[in-house]
Amino acid sequence: MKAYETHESSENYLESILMLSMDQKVVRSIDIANMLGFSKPSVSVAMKRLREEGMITVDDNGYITLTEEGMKIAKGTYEKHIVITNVLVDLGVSAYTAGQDACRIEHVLSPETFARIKDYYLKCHDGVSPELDVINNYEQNSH
Amino acid sequence: MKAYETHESSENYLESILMLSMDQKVVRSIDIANMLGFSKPSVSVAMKRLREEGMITVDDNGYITLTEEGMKIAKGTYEKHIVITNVLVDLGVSAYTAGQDACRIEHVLSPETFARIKDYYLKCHDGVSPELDVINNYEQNSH
DNA sequence: AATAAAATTAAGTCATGACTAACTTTAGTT
DNA sequence: AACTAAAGTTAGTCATGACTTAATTTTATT
Repeated sequence: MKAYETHESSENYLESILMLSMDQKVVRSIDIANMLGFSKPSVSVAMKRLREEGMITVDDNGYITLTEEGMKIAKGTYEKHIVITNVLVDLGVSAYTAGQDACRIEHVLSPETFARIKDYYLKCHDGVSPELDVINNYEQNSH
Repeated sequence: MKAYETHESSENYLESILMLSMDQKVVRSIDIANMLGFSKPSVSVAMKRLREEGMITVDDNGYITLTEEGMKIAKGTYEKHIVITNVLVDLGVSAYTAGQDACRIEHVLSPETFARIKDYYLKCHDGVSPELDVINNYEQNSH
């Protein structure tokens, strides 16, 4: 009964990097630490791992960029977050709780299950989702 | 972003005890070990903890009985399992995957979110669910 | 009494994932 | 050039959860 993907925290870090990069020109370790409320060393170590895994690149200024692979995971996680949150809100869950629960659920879903949940979500919204469009159309460095 | 309830494994053990007690006269540690594929010591230690937490009692024969509190949690977890599995199947997820995912999801839902999911499930089935009835009507020692 | 089955204890391993303390590096300021 | 502040890194620690093996003990069965 192991979680579907290992390193839940990596997904969260990547998701955070994506979110930050969507509303700032550059993303540094310290920004992530501030966002998540973690210490600098925690983030530093996490970034080192993500670098080694080829999920991000870090330039001489400490500016973090998602690689293609990292972006894929970040967008995937963020998409799950949005979809699950919205579905739960549609079911009558309060926005706050929906967001909290989505944070946990998003890491334990099989691709198949998420695909079906997404189908349901899109069906309920006539295939229209500005929120997902924002994610899908986003490209880094296009500020 | 901590899981909603600590000791996910405890919930699984309690759920297993309930399932076993529903189709056997008595439940022993070894039955649980066989069911879950864990070693005897793992189960032994887990049972010790559940005993200390007041979730189960163990008689001189090593027969395990859920306390009121333990039964509450076991039924709650099992109910979540059933509801989530069914909802996912309704969404088009294969039975196998639905069951697998339910195992993970059932441990991370807030009460509020589960309540809304259950509402949805019952609504979709006109309030009729033989599977939930079985759980709700079950009493230990009524074999 | 002998054997087999069940349970327990003790000790160890592993994975995740955070923390503090101390240090280095870099950049901006005076 | 020297200082300071901000950012990043290294190394070591801690906590939790949850499983394992090895060895022993207890219990049951014949």
